[in-house]
Amino acid sequence: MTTKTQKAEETRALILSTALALFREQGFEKTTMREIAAEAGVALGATYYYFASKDALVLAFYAQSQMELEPLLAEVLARKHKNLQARLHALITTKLEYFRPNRSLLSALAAHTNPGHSLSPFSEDSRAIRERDIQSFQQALDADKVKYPADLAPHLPAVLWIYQMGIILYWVYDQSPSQRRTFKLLEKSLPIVTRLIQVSTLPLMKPLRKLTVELLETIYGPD
Amino acid sequence: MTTKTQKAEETRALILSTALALFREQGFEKTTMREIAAEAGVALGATYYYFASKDALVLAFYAQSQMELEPLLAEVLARKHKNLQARLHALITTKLEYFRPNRSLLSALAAHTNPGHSLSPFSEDSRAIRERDIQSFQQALDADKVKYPADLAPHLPAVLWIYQMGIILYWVYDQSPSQRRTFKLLEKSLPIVTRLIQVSTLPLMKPLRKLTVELLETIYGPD
DNA sequence: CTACTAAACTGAACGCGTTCAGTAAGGCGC
DNA sequence: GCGCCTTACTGAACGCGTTCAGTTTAGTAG
Repeated sequence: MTTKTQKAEETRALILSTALALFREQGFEKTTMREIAAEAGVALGATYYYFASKDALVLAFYAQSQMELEPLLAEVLARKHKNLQARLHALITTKLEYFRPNRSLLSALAAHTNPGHSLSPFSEDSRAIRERDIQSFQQALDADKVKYPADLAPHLPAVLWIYQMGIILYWVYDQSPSQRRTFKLLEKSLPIVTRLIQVSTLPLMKPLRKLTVELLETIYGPD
Repeated sequence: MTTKTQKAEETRALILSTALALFREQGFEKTTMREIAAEAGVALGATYYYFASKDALVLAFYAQSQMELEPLLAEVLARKHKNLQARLHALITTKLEYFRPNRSLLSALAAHTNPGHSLSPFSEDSRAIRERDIQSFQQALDADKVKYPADLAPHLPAVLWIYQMGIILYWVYDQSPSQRRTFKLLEKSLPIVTRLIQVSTLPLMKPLRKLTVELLETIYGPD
């Protein structure tokens, strides 16, 4: 039993790593399922025995990445950064650094907006991964002494996650050398984002904050 | 010559309208090129003689829509709205109203973020249409007596266009009855957007505005 | 009317993701 | 040893978007 499932696990891992290597070398779309099977030394059907679809291979990569990233992100957050901005910067650059060798693969993940498409970052299939990812922003916020406004606080992790997705989306399609524009974008936008969050705590800002919270609840809330 | 090209034009129009009807009835993905050809009474190859791909059919629809929409939008803008917010509201609701029968088709257009994909709203293929669309926001802004800050003003049409795309994206996947959530979202977000634009003219806001303009120039500008 | 040309088509074939009826192979009770 | 079930795998076949070497057809020059 154990040997049997162990061999199966090896085959699964072999197919996945072969697929990821090919995706990395020649891109997601250029790589065919037949090629993956041939390179892994199995029949075409075997890939479908372990992975429901070509997309599922990418999703498996995404899940694996998220698992590998979590200790890295925890370590980064454990460092004593001076404020939220520094923590967010560390979080996002760590992620970009981690994904750099697989940037083209990530583009397969970021390519779809349709929440019905399994590869969409908003899909049901990627829900578990997304929620864990949002958690890391929760932690980045929690590390602060300051209390965020009670009405806004529950939404902040999701808002920051969306911000991060925007950065990653830009990065994935950034043609400038070493994706330099993305980093410029990050340097310019992060201060604005954190400043806005700070400012939102001022009593003066209550009316605008209330509008914003209503907006967020329309987006994420029930009908 | 004229009769010949005229017949060709008729065939082209027949294929396009057949395709759009089928897309509307059963969705973009469910509809096959063979079905379109059969329904239009031509061979499969004929569809590819007139349209480079299945996507190109959607792009043709998009181009046609933009042409039909322009006089409608001009008429809407000609009405005496009391402010920018009212004009934007009229602009966006007119567009949603126009696209309502083809909402599922529009989802094919909004589904891709990849600027390399022809159906992406950011693609080279849809550039001409996008630029005309952005123009309508230019006009909505120009109708105002007030002068917008010189540094920000050139970016405002593109910013409003992105805002509109966000609304449309939400609308396309909005499952609530009659897409009521989208309209709620519009009611909640439009005041914030226009308020922010108003506030940006205050001298007090110069530093934040400068940051924002730099951000926009990083996004849209050259390397 | 005829020969020629370019535009307007045709449909078989290709490559792809995916499916599925079938086959091998290991463990288990007897 | 032998039957039997479950897991692991096979590869032919399907449906799809797309391509392209051909064929028809409409107009044109002689």
